[in-house]
Amino acid sequence: MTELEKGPTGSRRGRGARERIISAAQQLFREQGINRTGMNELCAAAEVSKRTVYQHFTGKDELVAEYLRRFDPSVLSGVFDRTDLTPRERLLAAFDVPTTTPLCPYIAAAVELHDPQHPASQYARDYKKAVAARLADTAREAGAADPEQLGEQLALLIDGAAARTRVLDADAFPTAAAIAAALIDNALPAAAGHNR
Amino acid sequence: MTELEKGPTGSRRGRGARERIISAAQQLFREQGINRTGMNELCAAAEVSKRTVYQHFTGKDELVAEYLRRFDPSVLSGVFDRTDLTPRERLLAAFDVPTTTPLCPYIAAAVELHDPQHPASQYARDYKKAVAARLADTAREAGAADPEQLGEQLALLIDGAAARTRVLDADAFPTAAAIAAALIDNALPAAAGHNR
DNA sequence: CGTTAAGCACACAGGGCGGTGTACTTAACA
DNA sequence: TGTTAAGTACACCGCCCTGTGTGCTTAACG
Repeated sequence: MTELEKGPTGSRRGRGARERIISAAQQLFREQGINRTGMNELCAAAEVSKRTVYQHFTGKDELVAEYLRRFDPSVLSGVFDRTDLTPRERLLAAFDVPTTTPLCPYIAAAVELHDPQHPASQYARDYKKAVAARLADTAREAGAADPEQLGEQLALLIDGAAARTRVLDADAFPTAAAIAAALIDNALPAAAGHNR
Repeated sequence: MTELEKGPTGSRRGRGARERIISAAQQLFREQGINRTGMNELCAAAEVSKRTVYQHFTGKDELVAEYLRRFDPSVLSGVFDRTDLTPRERLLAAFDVPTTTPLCPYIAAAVELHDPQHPASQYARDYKKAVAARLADTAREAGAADPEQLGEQLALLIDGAAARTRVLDADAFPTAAAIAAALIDNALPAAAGHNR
């Protein structure tokens, strides 16, 4: 990503408190949820004084938004840029998620915050749309008849697998991948050369 | 507005407090979420004194569990028993949800509580499995080749539509229904003309 | 060096939360 | 009519939460 923006201060000074804060937020918000993670606990994990946190962020809400903004999902960045895969394989690779992943943090944030106006909720929407768009791009590249529709469908499958995995406490991504394969085969011209 | 934090409106409401509590829980937990609904607020909405609530329920956790248990999803329970529809139509009717529905409360509860051991989380799991099972039954009735698989797939689609609707604030069920139709057509013996 | 700002320690405010204690009132029914 | 169970009023507890105020330390850099 961009290593230019290091925050509002953009300073070369300091001992890196901001980064420690964000990385602690990544871990705790993800593992315990946003509402169940207190600022005191977060400060302790980041090895940062509470005062410092509130000098970098106006409040927890801003930190939450930054947490989502900085969350770099291996899915999006890792999968779509793999040139060693065919477009079709890239679409399917989006369903190969490590089982450690508890739940898409964007869904979790939208549910926990429960406020569509919250900056983090808005960012979650943007992100979901971006993923669907990238899926649509790849679908177009693969030669799908209706790439937008296929992208939206695959995005829905990913979200369904994430939600279901969370509720059932059992990996639902294989099921989603199976559906995805069927949809892709339906959408691509049958004569297309892909290994089956 | 300012008087919201008070209990009954002076005039005694008499018996039947328990039902009022549960129905207030249905509304508030669903509209605002579980964590954002305080017991004081709930008492005010139910027009019940706080003491009464804690004579009926040992704590908020038990009330939450009862809330899920009593949640009667008009959609699903109504759909599976409709004898005027063919099995295939019943499977598709599960995706005709009123847009008023904000989010499947079982997913919301699992995310908000964030504890797989919580009674409500366990019930959410049971419910999700039961829905998948009923979908599988109907799929079998419709003559699907692998009913269990189709049931699980359709259940995943429903959850995906619910989650995505919540995050994007836009109805995703039509997309899910389209996928469902494709899956069903793939799974059923092609000879059937979609009628009986 | 000295200056500057990043960071620290820590108490505390203010409020909401879930939950209780206690004494009281009333509806329902035998 | 008397008894009893259901409901009430409301102050109160302890806890944890986000967020501040204040004075101090220390690293970076000219």
